[in-house]
Amino acid sequence: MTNYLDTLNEPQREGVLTTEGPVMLIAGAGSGKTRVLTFRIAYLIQEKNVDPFSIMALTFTNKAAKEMRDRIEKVVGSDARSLMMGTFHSVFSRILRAEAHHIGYPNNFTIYDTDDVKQLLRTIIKEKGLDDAVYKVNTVLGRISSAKNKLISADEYLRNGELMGDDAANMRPEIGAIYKIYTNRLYKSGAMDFDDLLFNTDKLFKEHLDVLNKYQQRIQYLMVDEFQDTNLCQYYIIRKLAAVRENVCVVGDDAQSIYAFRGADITNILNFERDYADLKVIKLEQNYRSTSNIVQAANSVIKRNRAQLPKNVWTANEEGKLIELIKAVSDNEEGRLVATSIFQERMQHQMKYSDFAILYRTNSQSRALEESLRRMNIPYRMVGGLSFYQRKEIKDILAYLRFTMNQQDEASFRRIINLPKRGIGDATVDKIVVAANDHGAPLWDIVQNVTPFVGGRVAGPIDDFVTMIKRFSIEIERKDAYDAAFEIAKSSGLLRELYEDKTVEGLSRYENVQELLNAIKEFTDDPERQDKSLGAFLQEVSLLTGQDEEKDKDPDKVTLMTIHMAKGLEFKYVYMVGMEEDLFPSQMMINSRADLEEERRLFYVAITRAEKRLFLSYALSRYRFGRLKNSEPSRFLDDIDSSFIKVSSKFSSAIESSPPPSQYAKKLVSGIKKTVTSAPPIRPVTYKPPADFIPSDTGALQVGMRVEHPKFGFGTVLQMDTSGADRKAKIGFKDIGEKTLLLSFAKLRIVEN
DNA sequence: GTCACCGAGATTTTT
DNA sequence: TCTCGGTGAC
Repeated sequence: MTNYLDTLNEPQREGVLTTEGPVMLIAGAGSGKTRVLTFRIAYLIQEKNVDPFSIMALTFTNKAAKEMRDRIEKVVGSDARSLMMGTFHSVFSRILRAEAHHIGYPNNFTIYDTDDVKQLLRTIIKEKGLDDAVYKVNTVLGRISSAKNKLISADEYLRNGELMGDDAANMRPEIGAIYKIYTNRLYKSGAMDFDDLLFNTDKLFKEHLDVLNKYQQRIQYLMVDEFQDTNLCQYYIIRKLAAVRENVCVVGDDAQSIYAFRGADITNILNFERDYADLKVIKLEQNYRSTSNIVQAANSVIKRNRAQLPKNVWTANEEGKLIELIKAVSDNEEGRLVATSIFQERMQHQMKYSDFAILYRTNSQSRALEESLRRMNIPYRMVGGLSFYQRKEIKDILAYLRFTMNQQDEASFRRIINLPKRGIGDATVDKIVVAANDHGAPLWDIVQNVTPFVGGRVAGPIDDFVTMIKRFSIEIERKDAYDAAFEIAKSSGLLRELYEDKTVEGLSRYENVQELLNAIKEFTDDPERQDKSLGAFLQEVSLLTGQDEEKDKDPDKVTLMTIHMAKGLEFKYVYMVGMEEDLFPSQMMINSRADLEEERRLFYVAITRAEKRLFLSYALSRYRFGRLKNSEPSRFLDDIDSSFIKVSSKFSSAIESSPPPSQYAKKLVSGIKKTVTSAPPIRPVTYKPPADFIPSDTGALQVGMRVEHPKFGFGTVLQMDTSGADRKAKIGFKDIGEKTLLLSFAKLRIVEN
C-alpha cells in the first residue's frame, strides 16, 4: 500500500503526508495534483484509519469528481463510496436537502436552471412595467448573480450605496428592487438557483450554529480542488467548515484561473495565506505531462501576465517537436487542414483518434470542424454544447415531475399548465400568479380554488389539471421514481403527443423521452444508491451538464470542446483553433487588463493540455453571425517565444495571394524560425486572381465542374481520385494545361452555373 | 386562445 | 445561421 508513495516526488509526497493542519498546494499544470489528492485521501483512509464518511472533497465539475472517486476506489475499494465528495453545488445541495427547513425552505426544494431563472426575471421585469431593452435579462441576472457570489443579499444590495449608485449611473436603478422580488419569488416557489445552493448553505451555517457544528464535527478532513476558481461565498463556507479542526487542504494554480466571470476570485489564494498563519504552502513545479517545448512555450506566454504567484514550472521530459502554426484562408479550410493533419499524424505515428483533441474558444466554432471531420470519416465526439437535459421535450417532462414534487414551483407551473394544450393562455396564467402574489397566498392554493380569479371558461380545465396533479402526487408516494415518471409521462398526454408526431424531429423527441425514462430506470436500479426517490433524481439531474452523458460505445474518437471544458484533461495531440483577434482573445475581454490576463490564462490552459504535439491555427476569414468576416491572427501568437514554434508546412499556398497579411501575420512569418523547407517557387503565370477570391468548399467537387484557381486561373474538373488518403482532382486549366491537385491543399473556387 | 409569420439579436466561458 | 419573443389574423 505504501509503495505508491515511492512513485511520488518530494513535494508531492509532502502533500500527501501533511494531513494535519492547513495546507495549500500550488500546483503547476501537469504536476500531478490529482494524484496527490487521490493518494492523500487513500492515505488518510488506509494509514490513518480515518472514516471515509468524515472526509469531504470538493471539485468544480462532475467529471473531476467522478474521476477522483474512480481513482480512489482503485486504491481503497468500496470505502470510496462513503466519501462526501462531489462538486460544490452537488455536495451543498445534498446538505440543503437535509437541512433546508431550518431556513424556511422545503427540503424537496426545486433547483432552477438558467432558463427558468431568465424566464422568471423576464416576468418580473414585465410585471414591474420596466423596459426590457434597458433591463436586459442577462444584465440583471449578472448583477444578481455576482452579488450572491459576494454574499450580498437583496436587502443588503438595496442598502449598498456603491451597487445602487452603479445601477443609477447605468440608468438601471431598479435592479436592487428586482433582486428583492426575484428572491421572494424563488422563496415562494420553493426554488433555488445555482448561486442559492452556495448562498443558502452559507446562510444556513451562519444562522444555525448547531447545524454548522454538526458538519464541523463530522468533517475531519476537507479538501478543495481548483481552489483558484472559488468565489467568496465558497471560500466562506470552506473556512466555516474547517474552523474547528483546520485540517483543510486546498489545491490550485493561479495561472489556470479562468472563471472570474463567474465570480471566481484569485485573491482567495492570498487571503488563505493571511487567514491561516500556520499555513503550509507546497509548490508542485515539475511537469510530467508535456514536452519541454510545450512547457517552455506555456511559460513564455504566462510570463506576460502581471498578476501571478511566482513559480517555476519545469520538466524533465524530452524536448519534443516544435509547436506548429497552421494558417488558413477560411474557417472551412482551417477545418480541412486540421482534419487532414489529424489523419496524417494518426497514420504516421499509429495514434488513436482518442489521442487527439480540438479546442476552441466558443462553441459556435465547432460547426466547420465537424463538417471537415465528417467529410474525412474521422469519428469525433463533442463535449458540451446544449445538454440533453436542456432539450424542450425533456424539460417538459421534468417540469411535470418537478411540479408533482413541489406545487409551489412557478416556473414549472407556467411550463406545463397548458401543455398539452388545454385552452389556458398566458392571460389566465398571469392572473393566477398575480393573485397569488397580491394575496400573499401559495400558488397552489389559488390554483386549487381558481374560480374567483379567472374567466369561467377556463376554470374547468384547471380543475382537471389540479385533479391530475393530485393523482400524480399520490402515485409518487406509492411507486418508485421510474414507475411514477412513466405514469406521469403517459397520463399527462405528453408521451402520446410526441408519439403521434411522425416527423423526423418528432421521432427523435420521442426517443429522447424514452432515453430520459431509461436514465431514471438506471437511477432506480443502481444498487449502490441509497436514495432512489424521484426527488433525489431531480436534484441530481438539475446539476448535470452536457459533459456528463458519455456512455459511448466507441470511445476511440477525436474530442471537440471549449478550452474551459478541457481544463484538467490532457491529450497527446492538441489542436487549438481560431487563434484570431476578437475571437481569442474574445472581443468582450480586450477592454481591461484583468480581462485580457484571464484570456491569456485561458490560452495557457489550452497549451498545457498537450502532451506531445501542439498545433495552433487561425483563419483569415470566418463566418460569424452568418456573415463572412475577415480576421487577424491573435496577439497571443506573439506571446509565444518564437524559438518554440514554427509555421506549419501544411499552410495553404493561397495565403500569398490573399489580402495583405496583418501586422501580426507579418511579424510571425518574419520572426519565426523557419525549419520547414520552403515551398517550391511557383512559376510565373499571367493570370491575376480577383482581389476578393474566396475558395469554395471542395467537398462536393465533381467531374465537369468549372473552377477557378488563384494561380492557375479557370479550368474544368476532368477526373476525381478519391481512392487514396488525399482526394485529388485532375483539372484542365485554360492557360497552363492539365494539373492534378490535392484537394486538401488546393484553393479552388467553384464557378457558378 | 392559438397559430403562423416576422424580425431581432446572439456567440464567452459553467454549476 | 438559429432561436426566441412579439404581433396580428382568425
